[in-house]
Amino acid sequence: MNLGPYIRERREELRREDAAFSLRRVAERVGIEPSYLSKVERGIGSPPSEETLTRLSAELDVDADVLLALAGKVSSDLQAAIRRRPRLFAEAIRALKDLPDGAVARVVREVRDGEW
Amino acid sequence: MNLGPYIRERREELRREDAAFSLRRVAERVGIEPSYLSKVERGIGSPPSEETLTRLSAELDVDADVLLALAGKVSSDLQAAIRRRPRLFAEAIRALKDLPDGAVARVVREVRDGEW
DNA sequence: ACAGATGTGTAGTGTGTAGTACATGATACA
DNA sequence: TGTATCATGTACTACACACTACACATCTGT
Repeated sequence: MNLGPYIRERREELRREDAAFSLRRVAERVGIEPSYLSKVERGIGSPPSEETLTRLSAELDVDADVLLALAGKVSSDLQAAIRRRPRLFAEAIRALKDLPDGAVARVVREVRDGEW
Repeated sequence: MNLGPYIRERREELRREDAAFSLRRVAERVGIEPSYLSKVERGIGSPPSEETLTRLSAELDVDADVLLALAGKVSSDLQAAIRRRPRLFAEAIRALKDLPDGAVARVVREVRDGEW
């Protein structure tokens, strides 16, 4: 799924139940120009900045990390965590990256409620 | 440690044993202008791109992820791994980010030779 | 019917990135 | 004492990013 269609579909879904989710009104609440949101939804030009995407994700009630990923970005707090201990986190991510979803989820659970 | 001094110190260390590690010669092998490397080593202007930093790390025999981190960047292959499964990896990294080094290292080892 | 709202087209803006080009001044060394 | 190599200063550039401004045509609700 691409960023533009994903946003458009989500917005139109919300709009079916609430007219406040027109492109113009959403753009206004997010703090960008309607013409810009229109282009974003059609995938024209460069995707919004992290800040704008984060506000948009809150407005549309979708996961910010997913929206950022669709825009080809990674949340700056995750980047900061990696930069803080680059060797360690690079190793960890490369170790996890080819595991199936279930295995990664299990690691997360074990870390969370295990004794580390 | 900042990027510039880190590079400079490493290069001068190598240079004590091999005159081929002058700023000019290194710049030439890496494929950038000497004046630019000079500025990088003094922390002036924007840090090099990921590609340039990677070549520099190979030339100076230092960890590329560390060099990128000092430049405020994260390797694009790590970013791609996160973007591929954003919810999962965001969760994993946020779960690991406050653990002490030893605990993270242990997770890596367990993942690596455990049955996942 | 028409006032207001809606989505889109075109053009332009400021800022950052990742450098190059070339001149200048310092050092080494033979 | 040159001359070859060294580091640095100044100026400039091409391009991408993340938008804004505003006019325009279309649609909707009463």
